[in-house]
Amino acid sequence: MSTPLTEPRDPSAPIRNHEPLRNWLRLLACSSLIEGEVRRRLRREYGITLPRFDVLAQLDAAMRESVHGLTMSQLSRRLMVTNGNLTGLIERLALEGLVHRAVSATDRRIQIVRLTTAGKDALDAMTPSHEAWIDSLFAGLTDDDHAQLQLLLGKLRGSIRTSLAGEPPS
Amino acid sequence: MSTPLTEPRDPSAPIRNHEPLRNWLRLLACSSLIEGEVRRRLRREYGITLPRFDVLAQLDAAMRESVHGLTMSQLSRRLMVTNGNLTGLIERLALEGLVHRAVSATDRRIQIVRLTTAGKDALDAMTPSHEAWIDSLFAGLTDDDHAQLQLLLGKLRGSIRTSLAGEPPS
DNA sequence: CGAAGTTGCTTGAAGCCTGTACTATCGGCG
DNA sequence: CGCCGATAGTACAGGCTTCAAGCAACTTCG
Repeated sequence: MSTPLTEPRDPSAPIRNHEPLRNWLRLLACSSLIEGEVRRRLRREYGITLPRFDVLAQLDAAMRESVHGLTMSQLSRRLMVTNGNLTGLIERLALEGLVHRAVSATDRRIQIVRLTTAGKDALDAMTPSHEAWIDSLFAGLTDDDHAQLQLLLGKLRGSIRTSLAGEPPS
Repeated sequence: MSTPLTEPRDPSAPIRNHEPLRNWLRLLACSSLIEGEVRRRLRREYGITLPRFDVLAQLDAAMRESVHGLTMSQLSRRLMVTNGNLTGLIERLALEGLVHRAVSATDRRIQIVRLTTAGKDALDAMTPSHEAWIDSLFAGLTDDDHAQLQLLLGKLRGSIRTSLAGEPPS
């Protein structure tokens, strides 16, 4: 009942530490569960997809930082998706009237994306529920847990960035 | 420089604890970074997509548990994707000869999916690199960090499951 | 047995996402 | 000015993903 059957271990091999892989799988599981649930609820209760909600939320977050509109590239960096993806996403959001696109006055390559009033209203209507869902999913964690988790995830993010900076053969 | 400008807070409102939302965003960021990097490397170094790799890995993991082949439903549960998704995925993998499908002898609705020899070989060729990538991305974490992270993620998973079990209006 | 419900899987429409190739624009420099 | 490299974004092909609807096989129970 200890560990499941596997190949006999070469006793001369270094003992591998499997915690990184295991924690990655645990992380992924939590992430998938939460993301799936939020996606389902956004669709069922507000008829919007998660990626579209994310765009609105990022535009709103930018506004709170007194950044009045984001470029496509800034948005794609914040959302961690590719530029090509964003093009279609913004197009659909613009079609729904939730978002407004305009060419920059100083650089005609740049598209500046802003929330419309309708977009802001839609987001404001969804935000409280969204946060309540997250709170509910995390309800089993104490404040201490949250503090620890914050530290660990911060450390992990740093580790990832370091690793990515180390070998970016691009 | 404390917190960014925002609306004036209603002093009579309860002070909201934003840690769940913040930790969710941190978790998602780490998850996306790792997943994206693994996806890129699998494509560039082995010409395979991440979902296909995941299928192979799950089939192999099942084999290690002496489960000889998985049904579509078992696979989709393990991979946390929908059944409909898996149908196409398995079809493509079968076309590449990495996977074998057969109707169950006792229940003709059931498809039993197994790794082919080619699939097992392909997986074995990729697994060490894959694990090395993960190790590298997690290199900044100590054994203690891993132990803490394991506990917290376990607790989080429990919290999520509890929350989902509470309100499954389906 | 046979109708009714359940389970396992597939189909099809819509949308998301990546990677690659491409166009348009900008800035610098001779 | 006019070329050149860099930057911002788009176009497209391929593939992943979900959801809703549907089909087929099984099970239950009168």
